[in-house]
Amino acid sequence: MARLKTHDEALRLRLLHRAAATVFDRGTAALSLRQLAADVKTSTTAVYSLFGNKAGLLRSLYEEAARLFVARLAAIRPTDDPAGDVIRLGLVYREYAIANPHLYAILFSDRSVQCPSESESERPPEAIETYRPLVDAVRRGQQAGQFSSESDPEVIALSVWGTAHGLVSLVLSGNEPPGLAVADCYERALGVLVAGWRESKGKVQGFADVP
Amino acid sequence: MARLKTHDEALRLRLLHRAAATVFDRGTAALSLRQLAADVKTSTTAVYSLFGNKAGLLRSLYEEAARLFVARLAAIRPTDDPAGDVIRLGLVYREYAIANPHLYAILFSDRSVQCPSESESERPPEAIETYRPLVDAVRRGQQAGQFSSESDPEVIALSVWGTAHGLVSLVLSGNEPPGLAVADCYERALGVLVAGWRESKGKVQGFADVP
DNA sequence: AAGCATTCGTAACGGCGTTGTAATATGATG
DNA sequence: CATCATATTACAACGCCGTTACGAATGCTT
Repeated sequence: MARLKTHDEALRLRLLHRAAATVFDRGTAALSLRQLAADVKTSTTAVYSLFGNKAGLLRSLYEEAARLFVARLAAIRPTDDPAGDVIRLGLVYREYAIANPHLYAILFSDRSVQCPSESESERPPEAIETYRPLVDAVRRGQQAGQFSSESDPEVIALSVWGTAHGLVSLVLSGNEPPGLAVADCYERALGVLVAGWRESKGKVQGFADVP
Repeated sequence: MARLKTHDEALRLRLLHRAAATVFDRGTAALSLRQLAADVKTSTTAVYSLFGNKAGLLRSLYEEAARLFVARLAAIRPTDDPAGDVIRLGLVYREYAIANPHLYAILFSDRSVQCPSESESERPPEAIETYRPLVDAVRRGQQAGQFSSESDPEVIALSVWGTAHGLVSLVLSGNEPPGLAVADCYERALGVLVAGWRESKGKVQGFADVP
């Protein structure tokens, strides 16, 4: 009927692998479809038949990055000390992000910045999966009496995720205060949060009147 | 000596104002030097004689964004309740960031992503100034006995900054967990942190053996 | 008035993502 | 086996982009 396909799954994987190598190593700005096609010794058409466009390729890279990150966190097996698990998850979270800054960037940078054409009605973000293990640990911690059971476990986990993501992002964006041991601060901040969520914490009162 | 200059300070301000309008409104990806020059009815040469290149223009926009953000935080006058000041700073921080997402993005997104040519040996980041008021409030809080004096005030402030920046960034990047009141979580996380730093918090022990 | 140093606008360069199109390679058909 | 039909690919062109080379415009000096 027609010529045999060379734009097949194998080529898709080769393109994806090569693109991941450059993006995870040098960032999305260093990725060019023409260069990528040349590297894999095919034409730019391949990218369009296999990924739609550059946004589609980046979306696949995003999914790959999410897979890797989630897998790394899933390697932290739950223990009988859930509060400790939360801290350990945070430390590994930071360690992996710092070790793979561009992988972390494609997961958490504003995607409208990376690729303006990408609409907001895209498939839901998978980076949020990196926060599921935290929720599980907090939930187990509540059952073990290590966290207040009056607070939504997702709220507790989100506060930890926010702190982790924030301190990691500040370092990665070059905004860490000079002369400060951010790693220590990171661990202590997590410790304060985990300890603070032991007792029930209602909504803080008296700060409604913001000037 | 030569023809009179039209690439003067006035034109510089007009370019800067116009560029700020588009970038703060639609992001750096929406900024084109050619379009910008056309809008201000000059040539692209003007940008190069006044800002060097696009990175220089973005650098000036960065400084402008930092100025605006710092000014907004400086409007929070210290009270005799420094711990409350910390919370208030955090709330205004979030409010302003959410209201001006692209302004916040140019301040805190990885600048090597925004403009690859920009070397890392550029002028030091000014976004860190947004964290100075926090340090001051914490320092006053320590003198008032609201925070442990055994911890570096910069460490306490950084933990708060990290939490604020992290939760704000998660929302701006579209990674907020669905069905969760992130604003409440934000306020409660800050409350837990501020309360947690009351007592001296040493380095958390026993988590060194990360699997 | 002529010369000249300086400044600016235009056009060109290389590269990008994307798309239209023509060549190609195959299975089906006679 | 030769031809056709068609799915599939490679290539070139389009319209952008940031950047730069260069000639034109300008006003002071002689």
